[in-house]
Amino acid sequence: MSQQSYTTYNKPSSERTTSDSDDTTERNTCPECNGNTTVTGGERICSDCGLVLNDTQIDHGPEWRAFNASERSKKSRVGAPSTNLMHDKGLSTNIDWKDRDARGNSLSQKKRRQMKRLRTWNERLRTRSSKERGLKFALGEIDRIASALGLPKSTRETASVIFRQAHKKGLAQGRSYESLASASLYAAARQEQLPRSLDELAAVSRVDRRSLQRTYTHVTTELGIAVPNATAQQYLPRFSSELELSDEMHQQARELIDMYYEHGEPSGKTATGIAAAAIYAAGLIKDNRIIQDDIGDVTDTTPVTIRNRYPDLLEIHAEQTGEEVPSA
DNA sequence: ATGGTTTTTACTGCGTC
DNA sequence: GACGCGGTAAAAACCAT
Repeated sequence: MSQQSYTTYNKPSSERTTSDSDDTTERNTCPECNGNTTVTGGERICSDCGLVLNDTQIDHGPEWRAFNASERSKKSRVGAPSTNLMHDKGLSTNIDWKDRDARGNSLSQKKRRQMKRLRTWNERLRTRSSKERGLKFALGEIDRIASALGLPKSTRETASVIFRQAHKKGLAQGRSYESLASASLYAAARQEQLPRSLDELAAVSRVDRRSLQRTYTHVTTELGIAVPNATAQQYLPRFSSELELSDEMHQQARELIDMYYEHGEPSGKTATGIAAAAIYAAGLIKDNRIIQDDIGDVTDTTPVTIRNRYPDLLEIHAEQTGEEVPSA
């Protein structure tokens, strides 16, 4: 269980100290409003305006994690970071075998000879680096989906690493690169504590939820990378930001979630649902209601789920603080 | 496949503005 | 009347066995 995400915030931010040993909480100022920003669960958010500054933390450290010893040795390097997002500088190209131009007309003798030469070379390049071909497509796909989901570059790097490993192990067999790429990104996002739900992935990927999950489990078991389940804590910063919650609300929701998890690992309850309910419950506590429908929209859950979950949160809250919260 | 758990869908009535 | 919400039944989805 990850201990990192359990930092509790019961003091105003001005009293919090920043120490180097605490890597989950560091401070900076927000470019928008000059307020304090905190990094929680991997996302930097401004406590004043709620702005999420995903990309500020890129390159502060190694942009990927080592999954095992060999990976660790590979990641050490000298010089500028090489990007895993590029592979062949765009050399892999397809040249059709038909001697036709784009309009379907036949080509002249000269052009034909030219094309033949091109094909030959292209084919040599291609077959020599057949692996790279799939890579190009997959990396492009990772990039596309990642930006659609607002995931930072570091996550794409991680996803690329995962994909490369999976690819090397031959896990692409019987699976589309599409799903392999999506699954890699899904794993990377979770690993970096910036989880996106399977639904969110499936919405922008061309892969349906089911095969996405199947590929994901396949990849992670084969690669032996155990990615812990996403927790509500990890979803919360993003949801708070999208709902433009005040810092007070955000902290309250976080406390509720922390308490909830301390009470015991919830079995089967979805992390997004818990986060959604925590936001709603925080609204009740702080007398600042957020309507269930709105929460449901951004959290990808339903008001019903929120309704089912939030009484638990309030109950635990009452237990811990002795404060009863008016339900309505 | 099966059964238990959770979420979703769809519909209800109630209070409030 | 529209809205937010609680409640519920039934269906769907999920997961472990």
